[in-house]
Amino acid sequence: MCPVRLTMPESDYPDIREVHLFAEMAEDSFEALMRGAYVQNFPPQIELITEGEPSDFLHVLLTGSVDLVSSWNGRETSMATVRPISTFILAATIRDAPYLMSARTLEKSRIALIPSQDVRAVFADDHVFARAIVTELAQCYRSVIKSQKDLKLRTSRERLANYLLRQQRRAGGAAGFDLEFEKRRLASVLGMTPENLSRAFKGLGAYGVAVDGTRITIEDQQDLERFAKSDPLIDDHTT
Amino acid sequence: MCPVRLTMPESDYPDIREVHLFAEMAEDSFEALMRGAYVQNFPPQIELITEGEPSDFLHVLLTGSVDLVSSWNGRETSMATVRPISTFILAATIRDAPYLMSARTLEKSRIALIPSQDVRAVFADDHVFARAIVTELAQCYRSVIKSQKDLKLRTSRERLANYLLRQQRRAGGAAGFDLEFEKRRLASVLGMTPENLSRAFKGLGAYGVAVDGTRITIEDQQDLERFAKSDPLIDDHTT
DNA sequence: CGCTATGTTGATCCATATCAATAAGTGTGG
DNA sequence: CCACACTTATTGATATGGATCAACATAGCG
Repeated sequence: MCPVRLTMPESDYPDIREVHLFAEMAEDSFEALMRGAYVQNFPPQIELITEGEPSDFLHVLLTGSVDLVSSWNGRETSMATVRPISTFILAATIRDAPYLMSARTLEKSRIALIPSQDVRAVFADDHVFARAIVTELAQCYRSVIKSQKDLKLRTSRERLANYLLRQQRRAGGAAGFDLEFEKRRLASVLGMTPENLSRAFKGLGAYGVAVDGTRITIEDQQDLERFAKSDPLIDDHTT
Repeated sequence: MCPVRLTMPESDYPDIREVHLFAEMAEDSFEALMRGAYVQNFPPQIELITEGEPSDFLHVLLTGSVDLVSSWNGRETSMATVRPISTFILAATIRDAPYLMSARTLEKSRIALIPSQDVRAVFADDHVFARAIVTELAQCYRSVIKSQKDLKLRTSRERLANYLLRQQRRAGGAAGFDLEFEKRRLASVLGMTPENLSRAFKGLGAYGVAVDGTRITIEDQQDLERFAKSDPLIDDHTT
């Protein structure tokens, strides 16, 4: 039940260094961060953090995947999915404020926990790290704004079409590719019900989208693109 | 037509200093920022910045008000309203990336423009300023997340009820208060049509909300609160 | 004082949610 | 390896929130 807790083995250092946030910082500030850090292995479906609780650690997902969800009045929605290697809940850590989302492992996951106070201390000391944090936060902010535009300006079918095109790119650009997670959660991420997602998929059949389980094939790229009207100011999640 | 452009008069310094972002920084880095800055006066309904364009200046709204809107495929939505004294489009400035939203004056507005490169230069030089930027960005990020939760987890009537309670607080907490902007735009901010907003107001009549033009009176505070189910993790925009 | 933009109301349509039933996987223990 | 339970996906029927269209009222504003 209880996950194993151990101090960070040095073998993990290179992986963590790959994360933008830590890539450029001075070696000794990096090690200062690592000294206080832990690594834990979690089974699937474990609630790592709970909405509303105070934030003590910056989390770095090393392997596995984590779902960020929010709820209100008995309803729940998936806000984002974290994939390795990246950090999550940086903003709460920085502001020393309660989490706005809960985090739950989807698969068996390996996660590094860096005490928030260490992050803040090294931040004050290392310009390069400070700059990296600013860049990261600005990026996160812009990501949510894009997602908000997606929600407010598009119908669910349009959101799905654009999601498929984004996912296709990420998967390498071939006509056929796999959905990265189950439809149930995809529906929640896109802000709709599973039933509605099923129907949206069927509706996109008219534009050459074929679905077989988690396997998607885009039979007429142009037609789907004409329908989706992708916009870098909404769909490009790299800037 | 063309607004008057002048270098920043020193009389504006104290106002700008009031903004969190600039409040704590060293005097000489503050002045370094101000030296390159301009102040402009704009008439109402002027498009200050346009979605998709590169960002060259950090904007500080001194007086007036500014609407941030996004559009796609002929549709448009209001993302936020900026009120004095605060900055906007910080994230785009930091990332040196295109604006995700357009900005349009609502009233006659006085706006300071600080060259983005100066912001980045002073950032590298002044720890305190760097910390302030991080705090500000984290706050902006959390604000959008809250707004996203509001959108995904609540019906339009629930969003309106909670908006009214927030606005009531900001106005001082009395039962009667005024809407801060026209209903047309309020509808857009809340993610609905003007017609639907009208009906949502009528629907809230059952919970003791009386509307007369822009004047709102909450006749039964408890009843509305029971309906609204406000949640600090969505509705408290101070943390 | 009229003009134009904004707000309201009603009728209708459409997108999406909900409820219900079934089918198809997926994993578990015997 | 199969049988069982359990979750997920699909499909249909229906309800409802919200959008759209149209008419009218109203309020600012030149």
